[in-house]
Amino acid sequence: MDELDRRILDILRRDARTPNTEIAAEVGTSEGTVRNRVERLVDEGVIERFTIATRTGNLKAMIEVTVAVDVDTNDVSELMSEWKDVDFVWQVSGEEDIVLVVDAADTRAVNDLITRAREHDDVKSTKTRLILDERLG
Amino acid sequence: MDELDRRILDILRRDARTPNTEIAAEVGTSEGTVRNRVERLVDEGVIERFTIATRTGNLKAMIEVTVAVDVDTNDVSELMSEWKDVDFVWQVSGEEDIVLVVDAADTRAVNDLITRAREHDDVKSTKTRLILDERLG
DNA sequence: TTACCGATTACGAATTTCGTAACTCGGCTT
DNA sequence: AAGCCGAGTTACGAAATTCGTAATCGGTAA
Repeated sequence: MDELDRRILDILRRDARTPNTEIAAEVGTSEGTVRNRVERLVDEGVIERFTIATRTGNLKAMIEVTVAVDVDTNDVSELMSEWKDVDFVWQVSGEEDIVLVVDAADTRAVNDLITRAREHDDVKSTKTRLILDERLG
Repeated sequence: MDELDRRILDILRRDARTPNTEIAAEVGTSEGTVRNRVERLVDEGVIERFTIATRTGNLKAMIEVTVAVDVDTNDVSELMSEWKDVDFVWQVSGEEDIVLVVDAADTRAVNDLITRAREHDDVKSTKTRLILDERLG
């Protein structure tokens, strides 16, 4: 995992369809090298998979969740990641413990998720932020 | 957004490098049709981007940014989205105005980003949270 | 120096993507 | 009904990309 790997990953994260030839030109190496390295990164599991980010709903939001101190946040995260419309579940440092990133059809669907989180016994509080605009890096 | 679109999306979610020809064979249509539909889905914004899911020793973090009231957050977001290691820039409701989601090599790279944000004239304050664990929904 | 090994490069072949024109098939008009 | 339109689909040659593989390079140990 050197600087070249990181530059390749950076390009692929922005657009995973970028041809090896174009990546090679951008980072100053050959197509074969890019190909070898990407293959190695996949083998090593650094690249988990090539995928697409979709926006099927109209509304994205972050739901920040605080859980009781004696609770295993892994279990709660696991559970919440199964909920509909949930894109990511992050365990974070800071005031709150878990952040849900959700992509829902409307405010009602977001509210359902908040309600469901609040109804969970281990959840102490939630704080929701609507994502008003998203820009890709 | 019909059943064919959804099947194509499912395949791409699983492996975004699947050739159109292979998708076409799997869903029982032609390469051109898959190409047209994927292009349309991208245009419509249903497919936000082609990307990679990485499972690295990398450090992910949220950097929450508050900007001065008289500042156009669009401009600031635009600028920050160009910074290296920045995955998303969200304009959000709530106490802070902008959230950067970053995926950097180490704490130093994260710190560089925080520093850069704080050095920006329009930025009033920042609050950083490390993402300790990420789960896909 | 020499041998060796992994990484890189080079290059022709196979595959995929791309541009575009023809075709199909409802729905609509006359 | 006949004719027409338009979106979606299909067909196909050309361009671009990926792939397989062999040669080359660069560093290192003996």
